Amino acid sequence: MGTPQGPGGLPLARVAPRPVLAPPSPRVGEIIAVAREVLEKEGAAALTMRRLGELLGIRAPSLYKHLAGKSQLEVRLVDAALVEVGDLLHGVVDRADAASVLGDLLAAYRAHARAHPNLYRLVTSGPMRRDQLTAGVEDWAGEPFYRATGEPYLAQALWAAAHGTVILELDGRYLPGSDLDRTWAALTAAFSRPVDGA
Amino acid sequence: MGTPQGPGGLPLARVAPRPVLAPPSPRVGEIIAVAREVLEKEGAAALTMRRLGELLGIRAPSLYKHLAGKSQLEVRLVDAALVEVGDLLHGVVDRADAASVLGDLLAAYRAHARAHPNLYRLVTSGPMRRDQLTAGVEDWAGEPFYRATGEPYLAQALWAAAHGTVILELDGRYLPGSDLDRTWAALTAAFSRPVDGA
DNA sequence: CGGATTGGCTAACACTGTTAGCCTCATTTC
DNA sequence: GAAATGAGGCTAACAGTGTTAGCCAATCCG
Repeated sequence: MGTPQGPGGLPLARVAPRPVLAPPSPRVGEIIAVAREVLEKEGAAALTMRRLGELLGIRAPSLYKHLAGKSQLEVRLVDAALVEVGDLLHGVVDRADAASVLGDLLAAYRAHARAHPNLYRLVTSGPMRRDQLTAGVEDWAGEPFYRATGEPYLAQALWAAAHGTVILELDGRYLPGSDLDRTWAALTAAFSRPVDGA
Repeated sequence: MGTPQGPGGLPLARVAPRPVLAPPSPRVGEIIAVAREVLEKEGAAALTMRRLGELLGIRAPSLYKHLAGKSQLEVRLVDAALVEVGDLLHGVVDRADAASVLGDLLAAYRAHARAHPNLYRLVTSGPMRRDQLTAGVEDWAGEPFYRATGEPYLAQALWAAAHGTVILELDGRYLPGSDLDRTWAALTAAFSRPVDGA
């Protein structure tokens, strides 16, 4: 009974297809893997071309034999991260029922961001170069919010609210001493009752 | 009238005092003013020490006779911006009544961020150096959300949701063709009915 | 008058992403 | 087998960043 879809009964079924990323060459795959490790373990400031070269045993300029530049490397990381988070959230929605789907989704979103804070920041901060992203990857990552709400703009608002709540948490922007579980509970409650205005 | 506070009737009265920023020396005030202009009109990437010096008629190293560094300059900008947005939002709440306060607050927050996107990003992105900020400035800027909701954690969730919704708008992260007025309407609606769970 | 302080300057350092040009080695092609 | 080609490394260098050190003129104050 994974995904019931009774009249008005969420969660909805999947619609967006899971995107397939263009498989990188072995060396490029290696570079991306190292880049992700550096980003996650050492932070965004450590993600430099020279640091990557160091870990790969080559000099920074040699990286340009494989990649057009640092921004392209970042796009690859974002691409993969969006597919991953989409997989995670779709799985959560698959396993949830109407009563708990919204809370489960928000909890999973928060947990994922806290487990990969630097990757999360890379994915969500700054303007997005859509043309460089693999097609459909944003739809894939965002659809779980639609499946959980049943209305596109409510889904967008929920995603945005979740993002705001978690990015402020990652950056330590709440007043010291705040019990963030209660903040998340308040957010969940706000979106948990039927909303007419759309 | 201005701020009724009947039992359960929002908006609440002000509590946090309006912070007073330490007045900078004339030259420092000039630097801050130029910095803000560069940031707002030319973007964060143009906010460099050399660019500031250029506009002030001096060389970059001379700026260090007045400021400890770029990050301190940024803190000054954030300080002033937080007081400003606090003034704005408190004024909105002052003028609103219980029925419309939430919508008015969110609309004002959104409008202000869109009018000063680069300043908004500076204020809200990255970790905050609380020790450098003027005391009480965060409380001042955040209190309108408490006045509009009457519950601290709901206020935090509302602020976080507003931030998420507007920062994604500024960075153009919504799917192309989205009617963001509807997204904001959905957000407003979600927070507009009484919430028990806290 | 004589220090002391203020506020400018140049030179330089360490770091960033990135380009140009060279060279070696493996592979493919005649 | 020889020759050409391309992949993938290298060093040197450039323009840009924040920042420090050290020098120097002017101004202020006792």
